[in-house]
Amino acid sequence: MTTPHPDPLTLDVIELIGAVVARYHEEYDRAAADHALTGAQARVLSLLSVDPMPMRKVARTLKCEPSNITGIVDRLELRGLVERRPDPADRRVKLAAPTEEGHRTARQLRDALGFAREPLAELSEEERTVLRDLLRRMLGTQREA
Amino acid sequence: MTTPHPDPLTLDVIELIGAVVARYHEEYDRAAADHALTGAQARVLSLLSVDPMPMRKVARTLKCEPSNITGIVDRLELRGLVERRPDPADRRVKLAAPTEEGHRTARQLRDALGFAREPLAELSEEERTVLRDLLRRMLGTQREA
DNA sequence: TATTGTTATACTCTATAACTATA
DNA sequence: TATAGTTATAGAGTATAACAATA
Repeated sequence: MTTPHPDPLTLDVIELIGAVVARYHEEYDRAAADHALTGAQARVLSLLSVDPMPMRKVARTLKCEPSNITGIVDRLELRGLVERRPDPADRRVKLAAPTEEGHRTARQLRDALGFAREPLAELSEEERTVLRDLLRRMLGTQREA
Repeated sequence: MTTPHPDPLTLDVIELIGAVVARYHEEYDRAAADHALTGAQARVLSLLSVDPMPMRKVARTLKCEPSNITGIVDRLELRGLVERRPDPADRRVKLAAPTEEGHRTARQLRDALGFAREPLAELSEEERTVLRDLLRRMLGTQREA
């Protein structure tokens, strides 16, 4: 099912990816905390700032149970960062969308996410292109469509 | 403090890194769940399987409060995967170390972590070397020593 | 009947503060 | 007095199951 014994080079890369994941989270949580948001709240807000969507779809996108989203959006709504709008096409649906302040916060969050920006500044344009293409091919594996 | 307007190429890479982080977590949590462990429990167990250490050091390494580690190790100990040993040199210290079964579980966890192994199989050895070096340079930024 | 969002429940993770036993 | 680990507490995230409104 899986390759049982990766070579040392692959193990190195796996370890480096683990380090990237750890760094990414540190930076993301710090940026969220600067706005008194939890990581989960920041993730939902950022998602909605790209594209408002029904609660159900938020859960699907974040791969968690719909009941969780209720609470997270509750807290964002209490902070005035998100609002629930009716869906004219289906009265069961509630569309979660950032308020104007929510959009501002999401933008600041994105700008504050220094990760991969400062480190990437170390790389030349050509190197960043190579990195982009390698990551794309890695992620392209096991993808549908 | 930070570069305000990354170029499109950099934005692409940042987005890809976000996708890598998401995929990494999916796989990690799934592998942990297969052993009825939470992500946090699996992380602590994996850390200890590399190197048993005082509770305090676990917290420092995972960048969380020491009081959290008490509960996580409690649950791992209840499952028979980890044990607390006295430190002969300092009677305040408790060394957390995997049991034999804990080591087995940690090994299975590592083997089950398909991420970056299957995707990396798509890349040639030369490409993996390039990827490793680029990631190293990215992470090398902002590192002490 | 099926689906959307919610509520209720239980467990885990998390930080903070206070405690204990050592040093 | 300082440090290691723990406890107590409160808030947040998570999954499960049951529910009301709507389709």
